[in-house]
Amino acid sequence: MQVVCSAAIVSANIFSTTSRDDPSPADTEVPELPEPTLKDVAALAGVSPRTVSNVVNGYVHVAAATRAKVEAAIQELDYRPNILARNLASGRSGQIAVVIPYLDTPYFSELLQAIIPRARHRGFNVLIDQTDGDPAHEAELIRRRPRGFAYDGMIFSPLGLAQADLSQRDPDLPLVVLGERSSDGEFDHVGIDDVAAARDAVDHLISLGHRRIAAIGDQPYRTGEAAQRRTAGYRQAHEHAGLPVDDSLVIVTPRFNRVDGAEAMGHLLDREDPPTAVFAYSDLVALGAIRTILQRGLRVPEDVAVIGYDDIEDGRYNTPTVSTIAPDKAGIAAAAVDRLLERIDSGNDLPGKEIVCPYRLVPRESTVGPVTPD
Amino acid sequence: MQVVCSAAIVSANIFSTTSRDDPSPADTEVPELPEPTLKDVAALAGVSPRTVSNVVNGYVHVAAATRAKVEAAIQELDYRPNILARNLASGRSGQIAVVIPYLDTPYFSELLQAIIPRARHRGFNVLIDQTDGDPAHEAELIRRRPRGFAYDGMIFSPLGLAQADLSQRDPDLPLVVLGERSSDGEFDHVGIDDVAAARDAVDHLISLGHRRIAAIGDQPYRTGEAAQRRTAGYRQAHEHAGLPVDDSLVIVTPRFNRVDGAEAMGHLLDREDPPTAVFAYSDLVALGAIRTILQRGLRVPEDVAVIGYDDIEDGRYNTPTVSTIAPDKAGIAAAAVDRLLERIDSGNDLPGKEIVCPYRLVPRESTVGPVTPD
DNA sequence: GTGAAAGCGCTAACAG
DNA sequence: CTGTTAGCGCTTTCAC
Repeated sequence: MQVVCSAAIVSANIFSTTSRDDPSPADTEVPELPEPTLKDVAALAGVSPRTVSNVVNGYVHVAAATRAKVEAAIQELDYRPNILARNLASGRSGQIAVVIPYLDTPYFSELLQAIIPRARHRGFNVLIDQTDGDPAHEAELIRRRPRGFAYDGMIFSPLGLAQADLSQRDPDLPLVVLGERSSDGEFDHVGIDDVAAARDAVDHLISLGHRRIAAIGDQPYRTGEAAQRRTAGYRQAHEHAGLPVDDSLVIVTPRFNRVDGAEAMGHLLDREDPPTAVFAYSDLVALGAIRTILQRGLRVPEDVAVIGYDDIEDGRYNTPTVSTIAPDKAGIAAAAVDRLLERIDSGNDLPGKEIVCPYRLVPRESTVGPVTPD
Repeated sequence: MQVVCSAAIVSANIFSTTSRDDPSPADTEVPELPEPTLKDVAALAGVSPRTVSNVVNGYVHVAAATRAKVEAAIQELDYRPNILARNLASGRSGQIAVVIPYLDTPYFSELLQAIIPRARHRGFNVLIDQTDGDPAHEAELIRRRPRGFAYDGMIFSPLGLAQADLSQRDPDLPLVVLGERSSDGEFDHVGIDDVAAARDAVDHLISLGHRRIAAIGDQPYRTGEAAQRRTAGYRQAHEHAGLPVDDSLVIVTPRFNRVDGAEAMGHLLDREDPPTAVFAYSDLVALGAIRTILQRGLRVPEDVAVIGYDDIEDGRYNTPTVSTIAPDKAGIAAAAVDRLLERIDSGNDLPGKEIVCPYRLVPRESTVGPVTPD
């Protein structure tokens, strides 16, 4: 419950802009010397522009003496190639777009943290585009390159779009889609085996003795494919253990965030026969659910055990720490970047490929309780 | 305490790459028609390239009839300008860099979420660079434009660099620095009044009756300017209330994260005379501190009250919710972007400007306790 | 208000 | 292995 700040306590500065005009003492109009060009370097080194280009781009077949001369000239002029010119000439921007629903959702920001260095190491810069899961925005992004943005390929994490909608894409856009493939497609997919992971999560709860296990996060509509795979795993675990599935324990939520988790948990606890354990489809949902459980004066995991999905940092520092399915984010990032660059290099002339990355089940306090240090 | 997954529970897929070769039935070698150019449009519309350019760029002085002809031609050819060519010709990339220490730190990701749409609305794309607070990396970024990256200006949130180090920058780089100015500089600053905000936070604790108030997050070395401003505010609040400052209650931490908060709080609670309230220099520090307090079986705020800084989403959903200083992130983002674009447009020929944005004190459960709904 | 033409600085055939 | 040369597709002075 948030207290809206009352006038007495609030201290709000007026948006003031104080311009201290730093009367720059050395206001000498510098001759504005132009940046040296490749041609300048060539002239100084006494070689052709072509050779300078070769040196700059690290071509192998350059005589050592020539290379030395050119490098000396580059040093002397403090030459740096003009990327804008290179881009035009080569027809490449050296940038890839990463399209995700939410930048501030920990799972995505953690994934980004892995993608960016990987791409950069390969000489590519990353453009980030946040869609808010808006289907129109997502569709627009893959249908044609939006005006004003330059990128050579895209890593795309769809939320508002179903897999089927992806067929409407610009066929010339090198594309790698995050998340498991749930229908046929002609591009690359990178993800973990959601069904197996969900099954493992629920198996874990069952192995702890739980028999009434709720699932929070189902999305039984066409864009809810990722959620549906988790639900499938939930059912498989029950089947495998010979337990019946109580469909009323499978809770639908519009999103995978804290609020949804908190509300859904509230409804579950209002029942006459609340579950003893919960499989949340994301760690944020799990955190929301845990908050509700604690607010009701119940304990986690003694009264209700909770397991999440994603292994975000928040879950590792929560009280209690949150058990979870931990996808190999670094592996996913590496696979996605590498495949996309491969695709770009090939002129986008590659068959669709399915890349399945590892995951781990990580039991923490929210299912097994506090661990006493040895 | 995290249980490292034991072999029995872990389910780790081998990194398998199953290539389903989608034998694309329609493997018809498309004639690979080249993208239409501005020249093509001009030819079709019967005008000069110049005129097409004028239309595309929304120039005012184009006869209505001409414009209509050109637009029809654009439609017909499905023409989109080649950004790479435009960039070279105009000497602009249409991109700005935003350099922050950590992408997954909620404060920065929330700020980014505000910066990106603002920049995009103005026709600029945002490149994100994460420095991990590495001084060498930060220095390199402002010293000269790194090879391979194209941007017209930079919004920079320094962490490893002191304000004084910023003078070493490339004077031709349009630069807006986030955070309050603490020494003289010749570029723009955008931030809130940290000293006043910190003072307000501590005033709030004092007004609740607290007399022994700890501060967690001081950084008494040259790059810790932001922390030092908070400490100054902490002292001012004490002075103002006629309270003595116990220097041993001002805790130094290397960073502003959960772990540091948790550890510092541990030390404070180990004392014979623990504080009854804590001013944490970030919400993450506050969250870490709260976790430690709860783990010791103490209550927040009854035994120890905690107030943070930044107003991140995690604090709004924590148990208890975290009182905080809420900077106007949207205002900061807007001011930074607008000023940077102004600077770019002016050819970087503008005096340094100090922009101070508003903030609010937001009391929540961690200081005033649960609020009973009416 | 519109046309003509000269680059922007680099890459990449094509020679040699 | 290196020089020559023609663009990449757009913007932008300069005239008319």
